[in-house]
Amino acid sequence: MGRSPCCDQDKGVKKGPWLQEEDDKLTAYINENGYGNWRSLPKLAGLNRCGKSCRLRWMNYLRPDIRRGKFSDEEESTIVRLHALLGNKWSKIAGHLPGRTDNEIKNYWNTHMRKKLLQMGIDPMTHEPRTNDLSPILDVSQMLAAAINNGQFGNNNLFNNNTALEDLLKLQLIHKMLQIITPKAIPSINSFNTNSVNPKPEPVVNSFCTNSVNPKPNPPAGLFINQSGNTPEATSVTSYENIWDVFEDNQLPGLVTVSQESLNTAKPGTSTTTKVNDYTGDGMMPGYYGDQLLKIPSGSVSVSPETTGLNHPGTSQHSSGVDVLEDWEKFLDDETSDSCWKSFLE
DNA sequence: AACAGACACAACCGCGGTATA
DNA sequence: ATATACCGCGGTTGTGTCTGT
Repeated sequence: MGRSPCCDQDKGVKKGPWLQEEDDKLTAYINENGYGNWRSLPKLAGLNRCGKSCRLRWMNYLRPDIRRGKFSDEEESTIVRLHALLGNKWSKIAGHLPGRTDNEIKNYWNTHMRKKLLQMGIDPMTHEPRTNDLSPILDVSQMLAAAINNGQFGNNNLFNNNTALEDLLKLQLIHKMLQIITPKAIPSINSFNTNSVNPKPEPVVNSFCTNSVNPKPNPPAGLFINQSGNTPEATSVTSYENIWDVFEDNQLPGLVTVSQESLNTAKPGTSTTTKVNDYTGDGMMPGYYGDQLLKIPSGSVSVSPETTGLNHPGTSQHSSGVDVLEDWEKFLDDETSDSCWKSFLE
């Protein structure tokens, strides 16, 4: 089906800003005849414009009930409230603001209110406080992943004062620190382990790796750990062995760590923290919902850097937060004289 | 005064949904 | 059932104006 744009058929129709004369013609015609068929209207009104353009001009500018001028505080708060509720449904929002057009509200939002909310530390899309603007950290994180993937460590160009193994370990440490600082944004990187005995071909920092063999598009770091709070999908499994069967055939999109405190993800009464893989890449992962082990949306859990407890093929142990901090201090002490790492850390 | 960049807003474009022949 | 026409929406672009250098 589909249809060609209405204006393509009307060759030579005028575009761009409307002249007063055109406005007058359109207004006069509509006042006398009303509007119904926009396609035939321009011809009848003596305008060299396409019907769509006439409609837009009338609806957004010439209509007599249009209220122009600055938005009041009350209007602003209405827009914010409705936007939080409806999203970018400008026409629906406009429906609650008599005299205001969807286009006007959209423009006002994009030029004024978006900025205002950002300045207030509020995310204009989610309407939630932007407590964790992590883009700089994510940049570093992605840089680390790229460096590793491209082999830009060791004797290569990025950190050329050290051996490959030394640099790899240092990169791993930096990433762990980032993970501790910003657990929700930085996925675990067990696969950095150089001595992994992992039987699965676990990809490197898969959620943001740049040249992964994973055929699925890689989401940006932290993206699959959203806060959707969806209810768990009822794909029931009975044991951890079954979980890995469920996910077996899928590529690893990334690694998440589920803390015991997380919503319904740790078996009640257990004291261990469970580490699982989000094998499917659809944001689902194994976890407890009540007493039942289910395939649940990763968005309903928080992520913790601590990883002790359950061992499973596909997961591996790495050091605790305390160990990382100790290593970090040592690293800082050691590296203060290393100009390459020093400048990187800065 | 001249220029560049930022900003605000009007207008356009393309698409999806619906009505109609 | 299908093709076409139209309307309305949301995203994007173009252009005039303002502001700083």
